Amino acid sequence: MDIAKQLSHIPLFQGLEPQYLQTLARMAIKKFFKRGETVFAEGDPGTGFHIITTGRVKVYKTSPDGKEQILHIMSQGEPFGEVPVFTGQRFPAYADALTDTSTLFIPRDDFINLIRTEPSVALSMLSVLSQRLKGFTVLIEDLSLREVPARLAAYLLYISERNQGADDINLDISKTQLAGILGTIPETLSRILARMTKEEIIESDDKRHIRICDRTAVEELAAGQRRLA
Amino acid sequence: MDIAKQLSHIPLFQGLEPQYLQTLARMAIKKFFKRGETVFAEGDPGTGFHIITTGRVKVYKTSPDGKEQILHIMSQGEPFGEVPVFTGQRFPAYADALTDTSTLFIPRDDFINLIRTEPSVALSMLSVLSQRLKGFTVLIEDLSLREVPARLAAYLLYISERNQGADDINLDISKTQLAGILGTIPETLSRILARMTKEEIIESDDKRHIRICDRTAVEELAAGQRRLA
DNA sequence: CGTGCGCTTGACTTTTTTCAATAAAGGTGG
DNA sequence: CCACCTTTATTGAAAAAAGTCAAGCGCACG
Repeated sequence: MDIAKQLSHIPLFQGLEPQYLQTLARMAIKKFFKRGETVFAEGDPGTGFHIITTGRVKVYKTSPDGKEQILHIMSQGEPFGEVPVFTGQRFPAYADALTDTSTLFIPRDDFINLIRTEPSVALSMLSVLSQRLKGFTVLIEDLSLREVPARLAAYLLYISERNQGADDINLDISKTQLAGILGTIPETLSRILARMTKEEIIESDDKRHIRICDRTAVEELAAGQRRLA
Repeated sequence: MDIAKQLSHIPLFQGLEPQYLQTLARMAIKKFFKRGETVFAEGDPGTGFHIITTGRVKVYKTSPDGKEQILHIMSQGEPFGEVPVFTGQRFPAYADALTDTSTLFIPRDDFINLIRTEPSVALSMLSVLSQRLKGFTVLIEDLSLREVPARLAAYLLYISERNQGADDINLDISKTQLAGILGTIPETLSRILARMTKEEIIESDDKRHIRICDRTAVEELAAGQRRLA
């Protein structure tokens, strides 16, 4: 069956026996969201979670005056919105589709029943949540203990690493959204990019492309051992 | 058996059948840490997690220049250090005993085996981790989107609520540690407490005691609808 | 071909931190 | 019980980091 096949490629369900994939496939509900559409809002009750089949979703918080802190950008194969499944409470953040997005929606009760019969699913989910906790500790550390240039530098290295250490970095998000990830605003990000460019640490010609020119300098910035003029 | 009885009072294991409590009791190892002692350091490999039987532990990150961001302060009955159990990676933060502390240490492999045979333990742990994720989203929101006075006000309300809405608040931590929780430094916290006192929103006479005088003002501060002069 | 959104830059303000000095509190050992 | 010493808290003045407001540019999209 089509859905079962899709599910079999999802890391969360790696190694799951075919019979359980079938069970999951029967409980999954296909959903579709247009670019910019809300998947869920903070405070909504959560009756299940989503797994992205195509597209991208940003999970974020906002302040009254409109500043945005992005918590995650989720891509194909990634689950999101699981927290209320296990707490029984409401969504702690917003989620919007960044592009046209298809998801499989797994209803809460069905999923919990699956866990009861198949503990390996529980272990996978525990791993996912633990990874996410680890990710949040890094974000908290960034926001609290490091300045924006260091956060940006660390982000560039992270993206570079994800691309086998390439110097050319393709942010596949707008700089406004990058600011939202780094916990700052577009103006500040723009200024810091300009300073890094002037010091020949990076080149930032094109809109969504940055090139690392002086990797050592970027690493020192990320480690807080160097500061911009 | 003594340990099984202790375990039966821990929220994580509520409703667990006696036979599994016995299993847990057999795998648990009693540990003791003196005030100020390190329980684990960031980067240490994690071979299991702790449950506090007596005492308190702070889990935190530090910056090269010594600033500290507290992630949690854990008390009796609370588990901590579980992330590496499920990610297989290293501890993402430090943990120090704030007071003399006894814990039960649950080895990773034993616990994972228990989960395989008893999924309700998995569901409890999923709930704990989800709660913690939710808590982190609040901290991230605070650090990124709110100023220190708003964070402090929200913290006071949170503690007050935890004490049945009492106006008298007993921080049972030092103000330096409170600053670490709020993501600031003692000087800044001290100044903000002084400003709030001058505006008669709180009284902050004693060392670890704060009294809410004008609850409405505190609520408005927390909501960002009011600012200090 | 315009309109709008994303991005940049400048000038200014606010918030927070840094550095330094002092005061008060708490625990320890004589 | 007191003196001492370390830790904790407070306050001032100055600096730095980041945010606000406003203006302008350019590219994309309708």
